[in-house]
Amino acid sequence: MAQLNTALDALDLLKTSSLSRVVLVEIEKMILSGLYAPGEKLNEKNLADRLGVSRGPVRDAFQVLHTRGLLEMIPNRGVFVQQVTRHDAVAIYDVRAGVFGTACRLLAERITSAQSAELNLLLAQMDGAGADRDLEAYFPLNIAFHTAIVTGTGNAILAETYLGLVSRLQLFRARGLLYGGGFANSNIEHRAIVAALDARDPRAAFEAGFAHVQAGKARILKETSAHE
Amino acid sequence: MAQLNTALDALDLLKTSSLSRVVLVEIEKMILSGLYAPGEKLNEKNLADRLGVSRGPVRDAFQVLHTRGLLEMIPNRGVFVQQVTRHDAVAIYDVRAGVFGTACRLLAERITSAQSAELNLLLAQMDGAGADRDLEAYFPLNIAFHTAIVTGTGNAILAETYLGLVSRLQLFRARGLLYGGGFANSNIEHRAIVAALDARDPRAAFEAGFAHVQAGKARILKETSAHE
DNA sequence: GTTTTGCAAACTGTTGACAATATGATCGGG
DNA sequence: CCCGATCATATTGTCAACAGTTTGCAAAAC
Repeated sequence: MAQLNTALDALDLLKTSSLSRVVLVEIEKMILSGLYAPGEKLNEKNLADRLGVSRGPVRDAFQVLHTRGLLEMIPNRGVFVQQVTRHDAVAIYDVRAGVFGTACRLLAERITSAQSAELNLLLAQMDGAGADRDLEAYFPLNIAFHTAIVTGTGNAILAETYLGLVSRLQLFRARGLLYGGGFANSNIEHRAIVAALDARDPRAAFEAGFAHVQAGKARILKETSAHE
Repeated sequence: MAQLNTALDALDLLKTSSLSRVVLVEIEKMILSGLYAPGEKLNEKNLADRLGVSRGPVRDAFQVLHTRGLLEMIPNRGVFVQQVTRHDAVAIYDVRAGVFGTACRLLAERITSAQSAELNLLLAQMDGAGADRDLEAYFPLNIAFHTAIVTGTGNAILAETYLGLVSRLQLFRARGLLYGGGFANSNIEHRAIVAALDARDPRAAFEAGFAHVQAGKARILKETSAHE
């Protein structure tokens, strides 16, 4: 059974594969992991050699990542990791707040008991991590919580839009800061979201989700204010 | 001075040009104009010859348009104009409602009297077109109204996100339907939006904007229900 | 010593060619 | 007469080479 699954996975992977797709994923990881810093130049031939492919697939990946807002392309000059200024980050956060709030609103109209249980479990786990001041444990749970809400709506385009915004914000955070403060407040806001979802109150859910992201924005801006 | 501007414009145009960009815009126009129907296959070499370029720039454009959701790419099979099902359209409308509502909310916090005047002018013009039952005049005004709100926020990423969703919806409408009914109601909703904006009431503005797009969704779905 | 001009190396944009895969028709078998 | 296998054709995926532009250095002029 496990073998069947891996075989199917491999088949599926090959289907959507084509060298270009593999290269795309690889370069995306490099950027989001911070291996290439914002503003840094990406050399086509370098990357191609490094990945053991020709320049073609690399250029394909560049086009996609440029469209997703992760790369800047300057004609005849090359591609650079997108610089996300403080001003840009505010703009992205505002859109993200609206999209996430919308996800909460839509989910409130159709949430199942299983989904509610999953979210409440994540809440408890985050409380635990918060009590231990265990940031390493908190972050993945936090991401899982937001992802569960966004994908829980069953709206693939909503999820795609949201995750795209999040990855763009990664480039802002990637400038070497820790942003740990105030994640106790963060989970309080999470509880407000789940409360509105469980109450099946779309408007309250939107407000809670919107406010949560806006509060996150404020926390990040406050922490980074000293750095620039 | 005018000469300086045109010179700068030309320079700017050349800067963002590169054959790939020209090809991209051209193919995008072909798709959105309905020259290629949803589901139709786009042949690389055909398009390349037709545009007088090699396959490279065409492939670049394909990658971008695929990322924007206008094309479907199947490995070793080729690219096709994205089919937007009824179900997809609902999903896109829901996201669009949230993004547009967010635009209204953000604009309500910072609207200028000049912006308000512009919107009220558009309202009056749309009333005129509505009274004459002049659909040809109404549509561009309607688009201008929404665009003015979205760009009026000063948030480029919000505008980009919104316009991307609208272009994807174009593929749903492109299936040869007229969707004229109920644009009297539409302008009533527009007035509600402007009222909330003028009152600088973010929450009311969101609700008005969100409700307007949802009402638009309902109108389209009703009109297309007979066709499938 | 500073600035400008010219040159060389490197890189990007584009093209054409080769390899791998899918499509469609023809032929053979049931 | 219908169905399946085989082969030719067409199309996509990948690569390597060419042309045009930019960049950095060095030499010359001021």
